[in-house]
Amino acid sequence: MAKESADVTRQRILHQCLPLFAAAGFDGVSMRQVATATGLTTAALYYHFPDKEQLFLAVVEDCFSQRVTPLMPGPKSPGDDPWAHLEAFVSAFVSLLVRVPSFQRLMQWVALDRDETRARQMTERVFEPFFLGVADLLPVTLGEEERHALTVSVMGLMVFPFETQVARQWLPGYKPPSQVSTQLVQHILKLLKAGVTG
Amino acid sequence: MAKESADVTRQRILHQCLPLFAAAGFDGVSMRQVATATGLTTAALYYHFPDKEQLFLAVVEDCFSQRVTPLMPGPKSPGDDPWAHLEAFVSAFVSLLVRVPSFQRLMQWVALDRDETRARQMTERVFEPFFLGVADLLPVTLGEEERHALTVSVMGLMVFPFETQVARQWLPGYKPPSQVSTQLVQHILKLLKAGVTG
DNA sequence: GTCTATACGTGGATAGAC
DNA sequence: GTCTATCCACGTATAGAC
Repeated sequence: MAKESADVTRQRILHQCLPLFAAAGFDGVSMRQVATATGLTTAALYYHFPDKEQLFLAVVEDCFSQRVTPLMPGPKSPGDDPWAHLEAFVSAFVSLLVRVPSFQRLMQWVALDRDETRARQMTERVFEPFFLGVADLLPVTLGEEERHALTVSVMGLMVFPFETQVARQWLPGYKPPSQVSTQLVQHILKLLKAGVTG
Repeated sequence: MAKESADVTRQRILHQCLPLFAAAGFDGVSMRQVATATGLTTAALYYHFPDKEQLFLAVVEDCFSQRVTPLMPGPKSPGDDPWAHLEAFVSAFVSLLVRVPSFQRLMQWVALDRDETRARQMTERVFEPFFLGVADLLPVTLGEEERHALTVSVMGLMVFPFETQVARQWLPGYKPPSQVSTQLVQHILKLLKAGVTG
């Protein structure tokens, strides 16, 4: 491996160890595994990142900002169909969860992290803009707490089917979300528009 | 510590290390920590459980079966309000998530486990009866796949607000689920009955 | 049943050569 | 920038006494 610029190597490390952390989480991946996956030694890794935690945070932040930011919809215009923006976003986000399983798994790991500092950092840099973007897609008439609750519900309806794939695979009526993503989007929108009874 | 029967000690271990595994997951807890928490030595732990994995599985299974089984509602009668059973169950389950945070966190950790054997075991012994019980609460007219999708949605609406507590705590409109559990239940039921526009 | 003592691997991290 | 070599703490797990 010829020497390459620090920036390039750093980015390469980030991309190549993403699947590892997505699969096994922070505690489940060793620096030696990361080294093997990137074709470097642990010593070289420590040249690019001060410690394992900073490496992990960099991986998460890189993945989130690259994937989520481009998804956020533009501002609403007054004349628009109030549902059109929401449907477009739900569709795009579900599509992301299907296309990039590592992203979805990483979200799950991050949600379990109870460290105050890391949680705050993650919220500010990636979760907050995402959350507020979704909240903006909802009807303007909602109060603050109602809007918050509904935002959580919309996110849960999109994410939870992916989080529970492994556990559901032997249950009646199961199809992998990747194979029924269109139906999933329609299911969510029907529920939001009119509830169970349609 | 006087000697006690193996059964009693075993049960005590299960209860005392539940909060540890709930907080940090399988990889985040060492046998030495479990030993400290239970007032035993690691050697004594290995007298009661063959290895760490079996200990963890026993903790999960004990917690789930103790908490979830008593929650499952009885069979529906023809004359009942179709929503009453569902509301009672949602209310009881949300109440469980509030009362026993360890249970909720353990669910999250288990959902991330990708080991086929463990996943299959967990599904058969605890998740399947739960899932089918929720599915039974839904309208009889639904097709199999539609029923499955809706079951996932109902579970997601209940669980996701708890899973995302840490990340949401600084966002506008946030109140801890434990302080707004009644509103959460009403929010979920309103959504299921009639969608966003109520 | 529980202890003390310990084997032995693997973890994160660093020093210093090139 | 990347390597080889290494330190040392901590992980799981066991042997054998009581």
